[in-house]
Amino acid sequence: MRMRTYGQYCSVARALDVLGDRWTLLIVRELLLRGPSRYTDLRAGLPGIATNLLAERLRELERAGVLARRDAPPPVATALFELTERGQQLRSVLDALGRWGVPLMAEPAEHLQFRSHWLSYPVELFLLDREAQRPPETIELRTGGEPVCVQVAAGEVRVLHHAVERPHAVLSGTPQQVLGLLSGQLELEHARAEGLVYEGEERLLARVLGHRAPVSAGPRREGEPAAGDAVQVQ
Amino acid sequence: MRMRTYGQYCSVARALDVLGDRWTLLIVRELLLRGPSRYTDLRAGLPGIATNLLAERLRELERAGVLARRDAPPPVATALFELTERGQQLRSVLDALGRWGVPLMAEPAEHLQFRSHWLSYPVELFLLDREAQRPPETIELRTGGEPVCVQVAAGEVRVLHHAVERPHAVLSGTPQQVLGLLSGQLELEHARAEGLVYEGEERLLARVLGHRAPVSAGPRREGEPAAGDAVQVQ
DNA sequence: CAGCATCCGCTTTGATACTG
DNA sequence: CAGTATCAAAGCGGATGCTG
Repeated sequence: MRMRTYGQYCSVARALDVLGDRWTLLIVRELLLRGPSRYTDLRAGLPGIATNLLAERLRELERAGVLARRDAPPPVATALFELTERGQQLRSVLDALGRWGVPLMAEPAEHLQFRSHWLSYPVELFLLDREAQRPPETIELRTGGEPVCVQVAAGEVRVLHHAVERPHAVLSGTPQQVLGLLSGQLELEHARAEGLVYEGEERLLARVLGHRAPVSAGPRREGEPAAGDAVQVQ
Repeated sequence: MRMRTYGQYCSVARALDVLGDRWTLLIVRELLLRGPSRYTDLRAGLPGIATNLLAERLRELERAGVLARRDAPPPVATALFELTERGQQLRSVLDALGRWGVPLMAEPAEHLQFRSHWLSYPVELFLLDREAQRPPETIELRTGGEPVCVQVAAGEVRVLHHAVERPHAVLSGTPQQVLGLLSGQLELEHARAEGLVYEGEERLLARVLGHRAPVSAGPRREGEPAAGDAVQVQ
């Protein structure tokens, strides 16, 4: 049970010594998106992982100070896994990876697993509230599994992992259609022709669809290419 | 030779399908730090990699559009590997990983390999030119292997992977001492007591040592802890 | 020498079955 | 629910050999 290391005195290599094993960063993704979670909920959000691997990774991440095991309050009394402060700081890593991966989402997705809470990534990265003075509004996203809800309020966009009473709009379609629309790669007219259904005021969609940042690039740096590059999908 | 995938329709998972194999992100690190490189130079910057793995990873990254193979101009006429635009966009991922890994650099480093060009990460992440109106100046860093040179000019800090004629100052010590000083975790007085040698005006050091950002955290986000947290080193 | 390919023993992963 | 245990298959690390 020795820990495998690259053996390099470099901060990237040291970070990968902790995070580079298979499944590890996806476990962090789950904890970032869902907050403190039970073992079984983690498994549900990580289709394909072997249970022994999940257990081992959780042990390693606990040892590394990335997450902590906590006993849930009395009524449930089951163990919860949650990120430590150090673990929360991995958000910037996951954000960067998630941005870089968006162009890959244009590939065919038929044989891929999907969980609707994964939509939090594109949504919170690409949507913004362009009319902060308006009252709060919500859009329900239906992509096949559990619905999630985009909450727009006071300049902030958040994703709730459950339905709300009376959403102001409902967006239904395949994950690819919903993601294409929300990331700005697909126009509403075009998406509708493909079968996506949007029920609600178009104004509300315009409120959040800011075309805030180019989909294919990370944070801007001098010397890097401008927006609008061809999206390469291998 | 099938490609292994997580099988998840999530942009983080898709990114890791391309980047998640062992050594892959370190190869990208080398290409980001050194620019177009020969196979042999990549090997030298990746101590510990098996040569067949390097060849295989290069092939995979080429297929994924992250890097390209190019023939060097006539005099040398050897193959060069260089990042594509898509590959350059991984800088934000590597930056985030490198920042997150900095606290891990406080661990004992005796048995770790070191290459001085790896210092580019901490240096370009943590130093800044606080006196942009002053003429350009250079600091040579000597950590045992090849020296590298910090160039401060017109508000920018760059690292050159070779010596320069007459540096304005020279900083010599173990990688840990030099990194500790430059990242703001170690004060000059204290570092000197440990054996670090700085020859040059202290003013020049103050020009770049901005304590620009807290070492242990990534880009600030609301709800995240403030600077100055205890640095946890497992 | 640069740039790989092949072979082999070991480790990690994946799938499934089982347990308190 | 929250994991262990078991075992086959794939991946990795190290050594060595081949080719222009």
